[in-house]
Amino acid sequence: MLQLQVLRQNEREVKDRLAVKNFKNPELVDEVISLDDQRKKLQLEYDTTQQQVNSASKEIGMLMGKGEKDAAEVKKKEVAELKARLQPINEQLIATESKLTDTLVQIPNLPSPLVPNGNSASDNEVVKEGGEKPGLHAGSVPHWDLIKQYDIVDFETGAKLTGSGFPLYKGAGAKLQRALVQYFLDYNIAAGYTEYLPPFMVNEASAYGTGQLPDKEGQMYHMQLDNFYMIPTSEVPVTNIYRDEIVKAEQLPIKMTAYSPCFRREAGSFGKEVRGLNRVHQFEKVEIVQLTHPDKSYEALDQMVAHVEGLLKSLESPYRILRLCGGDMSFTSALTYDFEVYSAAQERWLEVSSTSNFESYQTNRMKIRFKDENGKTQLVHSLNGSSLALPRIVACLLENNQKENEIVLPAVLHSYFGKSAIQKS
RNA sequence: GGAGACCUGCUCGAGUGGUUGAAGAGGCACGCCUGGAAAGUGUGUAUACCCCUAAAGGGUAUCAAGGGUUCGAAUCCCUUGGUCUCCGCCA
Repeated sequence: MLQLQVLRQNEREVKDRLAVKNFKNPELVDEVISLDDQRKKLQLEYDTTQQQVNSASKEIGMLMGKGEKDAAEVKKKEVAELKARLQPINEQLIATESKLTDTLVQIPNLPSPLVPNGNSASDNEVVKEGGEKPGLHAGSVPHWDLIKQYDIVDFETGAKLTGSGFPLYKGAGAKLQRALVQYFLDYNIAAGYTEYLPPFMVNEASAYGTGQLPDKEGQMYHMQLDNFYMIPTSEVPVTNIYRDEIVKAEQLPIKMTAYSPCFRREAGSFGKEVRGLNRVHQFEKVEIVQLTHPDKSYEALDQMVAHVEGLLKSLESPYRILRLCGGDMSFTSALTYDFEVYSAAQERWLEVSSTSNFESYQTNRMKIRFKDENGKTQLVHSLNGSSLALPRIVACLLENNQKENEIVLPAVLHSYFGKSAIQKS
């Protein structure tokens, strides 16, 4: 959530920038400010009354010590009256505070000045395009046919085991998953990221910390018996590692990477767009996360973008980098770059990574702070990106590299996969 | 799953109802001492919110989390979470 202080001091600017995100309820900003005023008033009233209670209680203690029971009784009555007054104030204070946070979390992060105006995906700005679109041979087919021809992903049996959208990888298909995960992790570790293997379920506090709760509850699988959520991305457990902590300035930037399966309900998706591996309920992903000094986060974002780009280049895939427009960005992001690879047989671009700077929006909720040069406690900035999500990369690798009787893998994967190509079994 | 012990500040650790935000030790920071360092020595060392603010100052809350008893709770009671030990079960 946004920092109250920022919101109060730059009300006009906040509203202007929210407009870039097509935010429909700018009046929430005014609401937050008036709730905060109310909160302060109540807080002062509560504190001063509580102070009277505290000092009277101390006096009672001293009177009792001196054996002046009657005087103590008089004080006790006084305290009882004060406490009777305190109760409704306290109730109002709690109510106001919770209404304040409820309102504040409904206001999205402010877009950075680099974010272009726009309403939908078509308004995103292509900032870079690289690699070459392959020329496919005559009998080329989309990946959902290839996986059957080569018998490497079995959706039908996955559906039998769980439901639609839960692919069962088999043989070379399973091994390719493992090879890619291993390669991506090694690539990230070489760039200074520390590897983590996090829990695949998280509690409510963690889901709230990265912003999946309260607004995106329906997107996560929920284990009701234990009140755990299956993670939609390892960003959730990994960013939460430092929740409620104050780190030392010299620890920054903290660079973390993690592999995890990701679970997404994807309620409401259907149709050709989501065929095959284009959209599934469970998929493998390697994520990178950084916690940085607030002055360094955009520098870090550029590094992360270059890092992911290098990965796509090494996979010899045609790709492009988009800067998302205000209307297409996520609620919590200040600036997002999406990476898409070209799927030659489908003749469309598929998103394989989304790399964002959240500034202090997430860390304000999670209270991840550091001590700056002057000894002041400040929020760090958080960033994350996929490097990479597997299914769509796999779709592209299969489609773009298909030959008459085999699928040739990029050189960088040969040692991880153990062979240079996938053959029909 | 059953039985029990426990959860205090950066760390260790005292504290079983009354000026305890919390003794003591260690660590860390700064100063003194030193040619320099070690040793020694002095001082400081939480977070959030609020009032007042130029600064200083003051208040409230926080001893796993939440609730309760009490004029008063780190201390008593309840719930939840976590750690450890023993038993059971198990990849």
